[in-house]
Amino acid sequence: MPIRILLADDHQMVRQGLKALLEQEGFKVVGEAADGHQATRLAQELLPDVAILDLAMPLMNGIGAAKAISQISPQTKVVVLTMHTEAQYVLEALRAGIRGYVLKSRAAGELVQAIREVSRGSTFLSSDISDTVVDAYLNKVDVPSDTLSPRELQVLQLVAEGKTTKEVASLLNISVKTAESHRTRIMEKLDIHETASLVRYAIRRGLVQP
Amino acid sequence: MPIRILLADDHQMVRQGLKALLEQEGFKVVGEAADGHQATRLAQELLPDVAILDLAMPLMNGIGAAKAISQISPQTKVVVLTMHTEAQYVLEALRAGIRGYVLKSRAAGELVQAIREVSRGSTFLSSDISDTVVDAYLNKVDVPSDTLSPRELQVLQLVAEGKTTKEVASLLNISVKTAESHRTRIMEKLDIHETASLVRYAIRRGLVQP
DNA sequence: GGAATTTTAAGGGTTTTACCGGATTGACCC
DNA sequence: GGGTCAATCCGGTAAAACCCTTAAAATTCC
Repeated sequence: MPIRILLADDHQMVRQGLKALLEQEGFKVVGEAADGHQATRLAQELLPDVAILDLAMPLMNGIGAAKAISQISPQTKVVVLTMHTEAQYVLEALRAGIRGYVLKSRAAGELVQAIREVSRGSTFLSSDISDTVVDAYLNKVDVPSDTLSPRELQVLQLVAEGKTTKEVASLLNISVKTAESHRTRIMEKLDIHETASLVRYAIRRGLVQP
Repeated sequence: MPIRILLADDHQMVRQGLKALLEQEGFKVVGEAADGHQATRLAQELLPDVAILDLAMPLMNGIGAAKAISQISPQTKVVVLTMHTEAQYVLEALRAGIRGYVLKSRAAGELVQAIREVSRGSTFLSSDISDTVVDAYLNKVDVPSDTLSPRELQVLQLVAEGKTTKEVASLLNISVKTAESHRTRIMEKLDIHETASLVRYAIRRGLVQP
């Protein structure tokens, strides 16, 4: 029985390409998602063996999706697929329970290898990445752990993407006032007082792309 | 004889995926490049029928590469493949002599269609993109990448730093209404409609640090 | 089981943005 | 000397952002 895969990346064309490559290798891509929400929903529905998540996705990023998926489908192993090599991203991803971290700049073979490793219970990190992790561990690089709650991170991402409070509310199925509350608390916690600074913060945290 | 293609994208994995898709369609990918320089060199050497260029590449971006390739291999038709829908990218690309503009967020079929169109001398733009172009043409918004005036750049920077319009006005010794006018004009030129996107743009342009 | 935190929600207020107009001045170009 | 454009200024309106306070569920934590 082939390994069943959920593929999430916000660019359909990239997804199609990866799908073609993975199916050549005998994997079965059972679902595709363009954002973190969709990925989470599909993971719940399909219970795939492996979920491949891009980090930079709209609505909910890969980290958020990884956390959600680990909750609702614990048997699904998550592999992050990204362009980012920075320690901050890697460590955050590891804390979110991912089992593999693969760079888009590498050959597709690395992704294939990662899928095989994680689906038999092991882990896989692109080589530069393992260095980063060891380094961070040795130097006890304490990643600025976000005092922001998951929900707050979610709201922050949407705000930084340029969504209005009203849009945030409807995307998260909460009232406008609640969305406002989150926004207010975020600003309070971060001691930030304008959208612009909020956006820059979100970019530094890797929640959105510049 | 199959259409000969040069494929440039800084992520090897994405290239491999696209290559697989294109070869399924009967195209021949004769070369791959990870940056604009390499793409230019390979275009000179291989004289491909079509060059597919990502916009965001290190060393030399897609626009630079498109210009260079048009010079050294005029018979090569250039197709830009990117995630950016903003008017300024599109118009800059068109001025650089590209024949196709395809969004990564679309189905691979659009790329295939684009390749077919440009290689028989026509052009291809993803549908949203054609709207942008028509719009720009109708409004004579002749927007080169940096058509922001010095003053506008100044205002943009301050806004991206988190200054309110009132603060911008007092810092520049102009009236609030004037500062507002500048802001409005900037958004118009860039086809941007929220502060958040403005901030991200300013960061991409290097006007402010994240 | 109780405390703490998170998430949800609301009322009522001020300030700022976004978008719609229009108008004047000066510089530069052909 | 007329055209174009940058920079300045102004008025109005509707929407959104921002600020403060309060508070009930739901959670997670100890």
